[in-house]
This record gives sequence, structure tokens and C-alpha cells, in this order.
Amino acid sequence: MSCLKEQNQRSLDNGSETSAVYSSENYGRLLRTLDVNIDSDHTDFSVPGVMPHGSGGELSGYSREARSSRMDHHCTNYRFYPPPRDAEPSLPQYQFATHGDYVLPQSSPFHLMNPSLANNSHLSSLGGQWSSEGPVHSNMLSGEIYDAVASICPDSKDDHGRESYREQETMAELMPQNQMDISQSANGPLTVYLQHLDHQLGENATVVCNMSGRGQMVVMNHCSPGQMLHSLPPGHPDSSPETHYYTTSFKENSEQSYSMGKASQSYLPSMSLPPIGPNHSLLSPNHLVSSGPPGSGYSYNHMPAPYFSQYHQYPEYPDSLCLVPDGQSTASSVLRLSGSLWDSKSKKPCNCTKSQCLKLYCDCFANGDVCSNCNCINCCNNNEHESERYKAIKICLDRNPEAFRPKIGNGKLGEIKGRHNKGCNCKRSGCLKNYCECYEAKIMCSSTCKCVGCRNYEDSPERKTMVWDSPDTTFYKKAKCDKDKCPLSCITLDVVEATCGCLLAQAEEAEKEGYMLCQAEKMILEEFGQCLTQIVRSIFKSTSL
DNA sequence: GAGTTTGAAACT
DNA sequence: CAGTTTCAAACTC
Repeated sequence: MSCLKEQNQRSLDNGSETSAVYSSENYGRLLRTLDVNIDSDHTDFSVPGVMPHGSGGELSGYSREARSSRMDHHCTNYRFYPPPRDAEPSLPQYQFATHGDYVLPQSSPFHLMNPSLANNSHLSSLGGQWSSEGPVHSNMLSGEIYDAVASICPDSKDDHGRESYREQETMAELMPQNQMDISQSANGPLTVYLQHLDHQLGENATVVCNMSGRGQMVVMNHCSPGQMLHSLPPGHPDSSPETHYYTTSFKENSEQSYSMGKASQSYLPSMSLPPIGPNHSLLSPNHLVSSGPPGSGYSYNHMPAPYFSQYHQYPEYPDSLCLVPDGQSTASSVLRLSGSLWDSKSKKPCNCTKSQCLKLYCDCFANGDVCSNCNCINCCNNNEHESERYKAIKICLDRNPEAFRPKIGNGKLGEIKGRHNKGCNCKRSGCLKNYCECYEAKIMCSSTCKCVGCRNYEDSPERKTMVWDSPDTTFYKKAKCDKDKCPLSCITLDVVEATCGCLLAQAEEAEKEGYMLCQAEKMILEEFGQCLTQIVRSIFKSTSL
């Protein structure tokens, strides 16, 4: 006990804000048994007093053996996990974008350009649509581009936006010296500078780069003008999952300051794109696709992110995919190659028979892939049926601009995984079978789900944090695993155990003191009240309720 | 492997 | 927008 008190005191002496809060008079009694460990990264409220505390007499409900067994883990503290703080989660600065971040008008302020081409005139002689003097966003007219963008982002469809695009292009044409925004070498680092062309939109835009030559799709949220993406090719001596990408500040005088910090990274394999017409122009009003310089081995595809944003459904993205042989960098070849390579390694084959793999029933299609090594019948989701495929894509986008949106959004506030963006509608599976998209994605159902009789809230690490066992409880159903809306999600199993430990300790104390049963019960209830008070206060503190 | 169940997508 | 149908995957036997 003295050791525990010392721990307690040490913890309290940390002097952190949280410690101060939890050591106030309101929690004095609880703190007798709680060791408040303050961690700089997350706050644990350990309760070492709970387990070793009970070295004395017997307590009802717990055999000595059982308690001894538990106490053998004398270093295992019960912990109160308070709800997430208001502080920013430790998420990368640029993480995988959710659909909302993908909207092209947001990314439009950034144009990707290739500075190296100005010095590689031989490349431009190969007949591609690349120009070192202009933005690389295809042959489309600005209005077409805008329409394409607007078609997947209805909210942006206004005259001002259209004019803004025209202005951007005009500006780009007038100031070619400012348009050297992509550089690459065959084996060296690939660098993308982000140039802000629409100052009205400010920061926090999104840029999506398909570095086909690297087999990586780079999505950067909340980009600021002047930021730079620096990529080392797979296999590069300095290349590693942690060091592929860096952002640096970018100064107008081209004096970049490198290594300002490791950037968050996100990359995904190039996915098949909608068909590209002759001269690499776009058939689709919804997609911006441009080829890289002929012979460069790279293409840069600007496309509605929703279409390829299903990437995260695949846990791993081999860096070696989608390499495009030098001299074969027409956009279509890039797309075909990237699609086939990607498919062959990672994609689950579909078995469609009636949809021609051109409806969202088909997982390949829904994931933005062409079918490859599938068992489908009458498949049109391939490069031999580009026009049909494009039409199908357009139909889907017309019907639902978010049709190709990732179903599973990114996690927030420390969630290991995200949640289903639409939520499931399961009725009979209890959300505990793979019929349930949430369960299949190994995430819990959330308040967005409309499921009936949901039981997808236990067994998984997340589920273990839940203490209720009543899946049909409406309150729970609406609050489950939604940390933004469900402060009770902080009541983890550890919190429950810690609380029980406190009660046990209190019972032991009562027993030691020789109190009557009723008095002991009263003490335990008071202790329980103190625990609940602390929990509730921590909830209020973290959620600003 | 055939048949059934399930829920998302598509359709009305 | 709600109800129904279609579809393909998941599941069961």
C-alpha cells in the first residue's frame, strides 16, 4: 500500500492539468485507490491500488485464489481511459482523403506540372499531349474541366467557379515560368510541387496525384500552396514506408527548404481509369486524365477521386506495381498496365454473371478496378469495353456522385479504423456476419447504421470497450462506437474493471474495519458513486458537454 | 457444389 | 422517398 501511495503521490506530483483535476477534493476518496498516471500522449488513470490492495481478507464474490491470480499481475494496473481529448489526434497531416476532401474543385487550385520537360525537348517530340508550358490537366477546355468537376460536385457548379477555372488557365498560359511543378527522373526521386492557382480558395485544398510510374496514388488533404511532395521510388536506398514522402516549404524563388519534417504519406496503387480517347483527351466529362511526357515513363492522372478512392479497402499497396515501361506512357497503356498488375496481386476476383461487371454489384467495378483473373461472365469491366465501362461509370456517378466513395471512412479521434460512411442496414444478420459491410470491414456499427438487432459491438478490440450487452437497446444502438456522439464509449472494459477494483478495495476496507454489512454496502455504494462521478466528469471534460 | 440467405444496389 | 426487385457475396448443408 505504501508503494501505491507513493505511486499515487508521484502521479499527482506530475502537476499536469488532468492530474490536478482528478486530484481535486471531489475525487479525494477515489484517489485513495486510484493511481493517476499522467501520460503525455494519453492519460491513463491507473488503479494499482485495486489489485495489490486486496492482499488481506476475503471478499464476497471473489475467492482468494481468484484474487490472487489477478493480483499476480502486480504491474498490471487497472486503467481509466478517459474519452479522447480535444487535442488533435495523432493523424498524419495528409492522410487518406475522405470523399469530402476529394472534390475536385478543391484540388483544382493545384496544378501538377513538369519542370524537367523544358529541358527535355526530345520528349515532347514524341507526340504526346504533354506541354511543359501549360498545366497538365489534359486537352479539355476549362469549361469542360469545370463541368466535369461540377458533375461530381454539384455544389460547385456555378458561374463563378467556371470563370475561375478559365482564369486559372489563362493565368497558366501567361505565366509559364511558374508552372514547373513536377520533376522526375527515371530512377531518382519524384518531386511534386504544389502551386496554388486559385488564391480565393485558400488552403486546405486537396490534391491527388497518380504517380503511375511509382505505382502509387498520392492523396494529400489540406494542402497548402507551396508544399511539395517528394517521393523516392521503391527500391531506392533511402526509400522506406516512412520516408517516401516529404513535404517541404516551397519558396517562390525556388529555394526549397527540404526536410522540414516527415510528411504524412498516403499512397495507393494506380487504379484503372476511365477510358481515354484519342490523343489522350478525355472521353469523360467527369475525369481529368493527362498523360505524362512521352517517354518519360510517367503519367499524371487527374480524376475524380471518388472513383479511385476505394483504395483503402485494400490493406497493402505493393510499391512495385504499375511501373510503366519507358516509352509506353500513353495514358491508356498506363491505365491498362496498372490495372492488370494491381488486379493480379491484390484484388479479389468477382463472380458476376448478370451485371456485366458494370454495376456496383461488382466489387471490381465498385473499387475502380477492371476485372482481371475474375470468374465473371460477359464481363465488360475491362479495357476491351472501354466505352461501355465509361458509360456505366457515368451512370453511376450521375445517379450518385458518391458512388465510388470509400465505404469505410477514416477513423477519427484515435479510432483504429473508421466507420461505414453510409452505415449498414442489416436486419437479420445481427451485423455479425460478412453480409454486414461494417462487420466485413472489421469495424463496429455506428450511429449512421440503420441495422436492426445489431450485435456488432463486441469481441473486436473496439467491442471489448463496450460494457453493454443489450444490442437492442436503442440508446446503445444510436451511440455505439461513435466517439463523437457517444461519450459513453470511453467506458472501456478497463474502466469497468478499475471501477470494480475500487469497489473491491472499498469492501476490503470495510471488512478490515469490521463494519456491519449495511455499513459496508453503504461504503461500497458511495465508492461506486465516486467512480461514476469521476467517469462522468471525465466524459464532460473531454466532450465539452 | 448446390441451394439458401442476406443486404446493397438498382429499379419503380 | 418508400417499396420492390435484382444481384452477387456469404453462408449452410
